Parts: sequence; C-alpha cells; structure tokens
Amino acid sequence: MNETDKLYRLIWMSRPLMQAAEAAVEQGLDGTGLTVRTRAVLEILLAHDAATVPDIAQHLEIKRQYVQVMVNETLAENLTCKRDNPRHKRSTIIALTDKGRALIEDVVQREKALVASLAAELDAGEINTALKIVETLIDKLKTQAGDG
Amino acid sequence: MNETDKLYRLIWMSRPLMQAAEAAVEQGLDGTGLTVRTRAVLEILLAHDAATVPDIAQHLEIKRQYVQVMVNETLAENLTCKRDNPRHKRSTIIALTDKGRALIEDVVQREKALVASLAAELDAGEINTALKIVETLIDKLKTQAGDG
DNA sequence: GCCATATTGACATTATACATGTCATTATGA
DNA sequence: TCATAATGACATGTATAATGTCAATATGGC
Repeated sequence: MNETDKLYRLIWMSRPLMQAAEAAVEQGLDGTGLTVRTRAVLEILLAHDAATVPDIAQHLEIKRQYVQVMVNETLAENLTCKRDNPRHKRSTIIALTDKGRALIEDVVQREKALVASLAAELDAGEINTALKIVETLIDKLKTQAGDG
Repeated sequence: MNETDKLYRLIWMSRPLMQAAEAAVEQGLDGTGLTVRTRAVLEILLAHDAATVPDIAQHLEIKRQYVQVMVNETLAENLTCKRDNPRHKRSTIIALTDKGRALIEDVVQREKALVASLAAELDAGEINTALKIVETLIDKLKTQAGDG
C-alpha cells in the first residue's frame, strides 16, 4: 500500500472511529439519562462555565434551534439553569446546576480514565503525530472545500 | 496538553474529519447524480467486481434493507445490472454496467488525485503512524464495547 | 430618543441516514 | 420432505439534525 492509499484509508477510518467512540460514550452514559448530544452541551458548559444557546451552537457547530431543544431538555431535568445576561435581556445565560456539574464531571472523568488506559498502551510520540496529521488533514480538506 | 488529553482530542477529531471528508467527496460527486451512499455501493462493486445485496451490506456494515434501496436506485439509473446467481436464484448478483464502471472509476480516480496532492504535503512516515494509531484505537474501542 | 435591523426563543416542518418489523417467496440442508 | 434460513419488497420508526417562520426584544446608527 502506497502513501496515497494509506492516507485514503486513514481518511475513511474516521467514520468507524467516530462510531466506536460514540458507542463507548453511550456505554458510559448508561444510567445517567443523558444522550450523546445533551452530554456534549453539558461538556461545553463545563469548559466555558456558562454560555448562551447561540454560543453553544457555535461551539458545537450545529444550528441554534437544535441546541435550544437540547438545552431545554437539560433545563427540564435541572441539570442547567438560566442566569441573567447583562448583555442581553432576552438571551439568558445557561449554566450548570450543582446536579448537572456533578453529573458531567463524573461522566467526563470516567471517560478520561478510559482514554488514559488506552493511552497507556500507545506510544506518546505516535499519538502526537496522529493528532497532528488528523488536524492538518481537516484543515486541508476544509480549505479544499472552500476553493471548490 | 498531556498524552491522555491528546488522545481524547484525537478521538473526537474523528467527527470533523469525517464531515470534511464527506464534504470533499460530495463536491467531487457534483454533477454525477451520485450521492455519498450510492457512491459507496459502486465502490464496493468496483473492488469486488460483483456482489449480492446482503454481501454489500456486510461490507458497508449497514442493514441489507437500506442497501437494497440504494442498489435499486443504481439499477434504475443503469449504473448496475442484475446477473444470475448460480448459488441462489432469488438473490441476484449486482454488477456494474459499463456506464456505472466508467462513472465510479472516474470519481475514485479524481478522489485519489486529490488525496495524492494532500499526501504530497505530508510526511509518509507520519501518515503511516497515524493510520496505525487510528486502526489500533478502533480495535481497542470496539473491544472495550464488547466487554462492557 | 427613534427607527431600521439583528438577535433570540419558540414552534412547525422537512430531510437524511439509517434501523426495525413483517410478509411472501424461494432456497437450503438435515 | 419439511423445518428453517435467506431474500426482496414494503411499511414504519428513530436520531440528528436543517430550514422556515414568527413575535418579542435588543442594538446601534442617526
């Protein structure tokens, strides 16, 4: 297999990798009442402390209308709450509740433990290289799309 | 960023990579009348010369009922045709027509040219390492799921 | 302060990419 | 021969969104 074939293969491995990763996440979510998508919302809030719905949408790169649905779910389950937004009265800031924070922290911590166990079996330099290549690839493919 | 964080990030880069790759493929498909999914069917047929619908489903790892729909589309567009199956009278073998073969060969060739141009800008050894890591990762995640 | 324009939440509709269920028709193999 | 499996066809369901629209409200230039 030549270099091009390997790169071609690497690119198309992104789907099975994503599927395997999401399956693993779903397993970790079992019993939490979360879905992969609401988990993603909570993760954004954990990383950014709090954000408006349009902000979350931008981070997740999906439309605000769909994020709104997910956020409303987390509000209903008391995983998040609304805070006044000094910059905009209509657009409230969404923040984690203690319950939500505890839940997402627990989920993420267990995921990190799993990933750490995988990392332990791999070469650090190779992980680094793989990450660099994948990020470069995404960049190049996106640029390509911009051109065409 | 430590090793675990990098691996975590690598895993979640699979989604943007897949999206970017599919967007690039869609661009290449523009004007051909193909979709990413029917393209996948034709690609399988190109690689295996001919196959039954259940066989294609197995390769694509999706359900035969959905593959049937896609194959029926390609039959309607005269990109594939039915051949007698000596091993099973009800389950015909699906093969590329000349038209279908020419189309998918052209599409794949243009994709390979694009990938080759990307590969030229990357280090061969690093591509190799990235592919190895990603494949290993998929393996480990799948095993993980099997355990859980 | 006024007004055109943008932002936001809410809701409805549509789309894509599948999975699932079922049935009748063969086909296979013990 | 006969139970069981495989197949195509069709109907329906589901997850993950995109898109369209509206009313309420905000914002920013004048």
